[in-house]
Amino acid sequence: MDNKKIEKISRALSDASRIAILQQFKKKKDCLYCAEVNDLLDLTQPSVSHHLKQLVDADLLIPEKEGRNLKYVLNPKVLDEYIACLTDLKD
Amino acid sequence: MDNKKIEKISRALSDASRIAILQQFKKKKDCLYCAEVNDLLDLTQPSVSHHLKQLVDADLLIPEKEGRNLKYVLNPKVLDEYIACLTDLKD
DNA sequence: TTCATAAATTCAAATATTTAAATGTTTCTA
DNA sequence: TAGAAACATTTAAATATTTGAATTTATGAA
Repeated sequence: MDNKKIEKISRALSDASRIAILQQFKKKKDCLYCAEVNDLLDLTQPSVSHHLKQLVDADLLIPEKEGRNLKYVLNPKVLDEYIACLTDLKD
Repeated sequence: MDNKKIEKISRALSDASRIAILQQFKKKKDCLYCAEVNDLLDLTQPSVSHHLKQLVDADLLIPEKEGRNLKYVLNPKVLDEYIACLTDLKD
């Protein structure tokens, strides 16, 4: 994982709303629908869409179309790679 | 570690210069002087000072005064706590 | 086909971040 | 004590991010 990628993931994680979104996955087991995020957090729909996009762009979430709905699943692989880079920083 | 702290650390890590600074610790073994950062990276002195401040504010670096110089050491404890939070996100 | 719903995009305003120049503070040394 | 060196702070400009309102696109249902 190169520095650009580390930077992008870190930035994706550097916002209270996005951290809250990721934490919802623990409660909802694996996947989350766009509309659910809307209900669970006090954010407008465009704002949710914007935050989800950043998480997807950082590859932390994988979007899956389900007809009219959009389901997101967590990408543990990228999270693991990111964690490995951070671990590596500690000598 | 609360969400505010996760946000702060993530933000500290979301900049190319600051990632580069942290990576210098691997080469320099444990500690780094302010002036060294200045030489190693192509940044002005106020810019280095600003970036180091953010890393210190996030507790990723611990500053230690040595007379006229300022020595920074990596704080592996906070990094570990941060990593633990990220690991926890993966269910 | 038409309407309703889910989500993305566009746009503008508010706010935050990055950067360097100028200046200030602290501490070592002559 | 005076000057120099190391680092911090202030300020301003450029840029990026966040947010919501309005609009658009895409899909499912009647």
